[in-house]
Amino acid sequence: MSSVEELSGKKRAILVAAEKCFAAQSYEGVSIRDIAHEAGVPIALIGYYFGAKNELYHAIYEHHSSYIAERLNGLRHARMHSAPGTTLDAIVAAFVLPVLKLNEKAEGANFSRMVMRGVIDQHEASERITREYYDPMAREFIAALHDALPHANAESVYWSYQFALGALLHHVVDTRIERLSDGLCPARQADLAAPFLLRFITEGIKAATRVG
Amino acid sequence: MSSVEELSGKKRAILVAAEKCFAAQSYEGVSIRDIAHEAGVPIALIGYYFGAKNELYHAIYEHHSSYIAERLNGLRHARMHSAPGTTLDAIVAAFVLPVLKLNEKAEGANFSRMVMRGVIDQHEASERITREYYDPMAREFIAALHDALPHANAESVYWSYQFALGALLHHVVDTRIERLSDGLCPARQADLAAPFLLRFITEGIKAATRVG
DNA sequence: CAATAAACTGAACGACCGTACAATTCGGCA
DNA sequence: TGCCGAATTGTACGGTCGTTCAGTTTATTG
Repeated sequence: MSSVEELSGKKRAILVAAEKCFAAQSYEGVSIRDIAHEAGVPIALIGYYFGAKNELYHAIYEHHSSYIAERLNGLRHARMHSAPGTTLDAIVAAFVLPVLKLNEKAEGANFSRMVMRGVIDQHEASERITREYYDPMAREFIAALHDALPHANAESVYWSYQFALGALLHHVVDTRIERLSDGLCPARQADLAAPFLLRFITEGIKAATRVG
Repeated sequence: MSSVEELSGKKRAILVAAEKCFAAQSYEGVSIRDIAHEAGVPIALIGYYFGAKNELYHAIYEHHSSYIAERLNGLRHARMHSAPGTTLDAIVAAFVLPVLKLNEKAEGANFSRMVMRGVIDQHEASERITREYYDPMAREFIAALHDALPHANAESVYWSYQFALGALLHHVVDTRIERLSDGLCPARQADLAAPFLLRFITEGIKAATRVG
């Protein structure tokens, strides 16, 4: 018997293939047959392991839920155990760096794309997933910002969070910059973009929370 | 006869309905029948006016192309005719404000969602549209940033552009902030979010271009 | 070895998809 | 009024979709 973590070969192949397909195209644009072909398994095996299509989709999020929890813990750690005066930097780093690191692996980049789709799509299904998995992290990050910036009014903190998330998510998802910069800015190398993104977000937040 | 701009009632209804549908769900997730139902016209009328499904999709971009051209002109104007020392602010304003203004109307918000999908989807079709309509604007904006920040190295300018676009696009597309802030931050009121977003992006760019 | 459960598979079902087309209605002009 | 092209529509075609299920193979245990 394999646990939830150690999936049998074919079951894992299906999950990875589904991730790849759902990252490249929309939920409706991907067919069970596409996934089966990508995974090299017969069509019916997908239903056998995961049930309906939307259950397979949900299973991908479940497969990454431990990573999400880790990220939340890192955020809490940064919030409490950072040297005074560097709390904001620590919070932003805890928010940004795990995502960049995950994005270096193809599997992580695929998942980021799926998350982005979840934000855009106005299904009940997509919204429910986003609410379930990401609202808690959003609230935690916003609360941390509030603490780190006690002089800022609430409105500016909420906006700052949204802008920061946008910069991060878009960076992870949009690879056009590699083309636009003629290869100068490789989209998938975390250590190259990280210092720029950290500075951008940190100073952006400081400036925005100075407005209100 | 009606010009391209003044569409007959039913043809315009189809275009608006298609925009709404393609904003809420993915290209493949929207059926011709959905659009026909939303527009209140028989199914076959869509093919009569617009041809194949992907031609209808393309027609929506064409319908907004004049707005895109206007935005590019505003960017050029800001680049050349701004008071010394305020060039960066003028550029960012020309990049951000037209989008926020368009987003106030439901039709504009729908279109923004479609643009976001185009960025994510890895179709040849989606990429071609993004390349055709938005790459020119991206290059112009990046060039403008280069001029306004002569001391910055090229790498940091490209990254800054990507982060700025991310903050803007995400703000326009993600309405979760309204829920997370318990209504304190209404997602669709340009004048409320604008000052925060302008400061966030401007200072973010300044900070990021100071890194390299 | 036999037997029983788990893993796996091919084929087929009904539903829905985009599209095409013949038939019909409409609006202006002779 | 009659006519003609544009506008409009109901219908049906071939194809793909997600899902099901009976049947086969494989692994495990007594």
